[in-house]
Amino acid sequence: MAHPDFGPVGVRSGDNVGVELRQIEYFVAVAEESSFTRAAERSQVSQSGLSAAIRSLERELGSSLFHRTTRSVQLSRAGMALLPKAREMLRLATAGRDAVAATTAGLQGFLRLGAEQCLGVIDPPALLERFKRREPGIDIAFTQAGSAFLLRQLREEQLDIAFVARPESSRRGDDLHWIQLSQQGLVLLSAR
Amino acid sequence: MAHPDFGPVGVRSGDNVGVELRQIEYFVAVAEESSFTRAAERSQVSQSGLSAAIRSLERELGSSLFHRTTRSVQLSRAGMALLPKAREMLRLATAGRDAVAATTAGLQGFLRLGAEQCLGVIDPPALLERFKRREPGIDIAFTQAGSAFLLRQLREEQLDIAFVARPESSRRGDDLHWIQLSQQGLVLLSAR
DNA sequence: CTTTATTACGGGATGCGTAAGCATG
DNA sequence: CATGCTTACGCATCCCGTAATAAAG
Repeated sequence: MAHPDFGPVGVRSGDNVGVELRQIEYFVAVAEESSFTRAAERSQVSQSGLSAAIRSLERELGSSLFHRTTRSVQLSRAGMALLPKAREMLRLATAGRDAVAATTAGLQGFLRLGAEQCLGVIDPPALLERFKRREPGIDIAFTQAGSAFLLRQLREEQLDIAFVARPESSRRGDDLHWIQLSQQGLVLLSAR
Repeated sequence: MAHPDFGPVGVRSGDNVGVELRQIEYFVAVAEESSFTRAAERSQVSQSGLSAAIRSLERELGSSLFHRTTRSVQLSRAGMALLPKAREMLRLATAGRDAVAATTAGLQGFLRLGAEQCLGVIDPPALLERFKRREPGIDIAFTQAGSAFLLRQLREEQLDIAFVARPESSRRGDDLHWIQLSQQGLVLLSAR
């Protein structure tokens, strides 16, 4: 006889869980995008992985969170009930992370950072936000400019570090430290 | 040159996680018990498992949460900063679960339940609390009594279900449905 | 010497991605 | 048909428990 699973018999009270933050994040993504596909790419997982995660969350909570019509997705009443708590949990997670980061003495200092404008490899705003959260003790001065200008600033010690495109012509030896982050071709677009 | 890992360059913002609720629950347990040992038994995991979980949380957050002296454990400043957020997250987790449970029409009905007093296998208060949270539509009448009495009540349809100890002597065929939850020996203690 | 936290290690579970299935507009 | 959610399956990773190790009272 199949019967609902209320967990191990005699499990002690106080165990809230089974539900995990990753599932909550996926859930919020689907709720906000109204789409498993878009939520999956936002959350950097495959569609199937996200589907499985949502399904396991629904199993855990014992009720469907979305009404699926293979063509559109909308919150069920249970999902609507959960959404505000879910958002709050994610907010608290980052708040907790920030609170911890704030207490750690961490690195202290000042960093003058430059970046080329057209680099596809990095995403300066996101990177800065991440860095600032992780190392709140570091003050950053950020300059966006062309590679040539940034290189000159580096040599004059007006900058400490910079993301630049390095053409062949700059390969002569110099006293700068390089780390190659990516290698890719360029496409020249011109009027005919 | 080793350098701190700020994640993939250009990762999108909005990825809070890596930290999971299970770790948060363990963290709160250790903080409240001021002891890995007691926290482990409260959370139903081994000491080593809990130790590893806390360590991974600390790695994730990039700072120690406790000052350990192999003889006592106390919160670090980072831990004190995290604790209130952690408690709030757990509170929200159960609140979310309850909110979902409240929306589900769920089962509706009345259940007369009995339980033997001395069963080590189940923990009636915790079990009832769990069940009530999952199925708020079910009203329960709970009777605690000896197995013989409970069996008589079942046969007279004064009870719907009961947890009892089943001695050999009761193995004669009857119309009750049995599910064996555990099998274990008895120890008879007596005065010499 | 005892208690308590950490490390080592093996097994089981679970999350994830690829690919196929299927329903809906 | 085409789009988009689900299922099947294989693989990697991670979590956990047992047992041995280390440190502090």
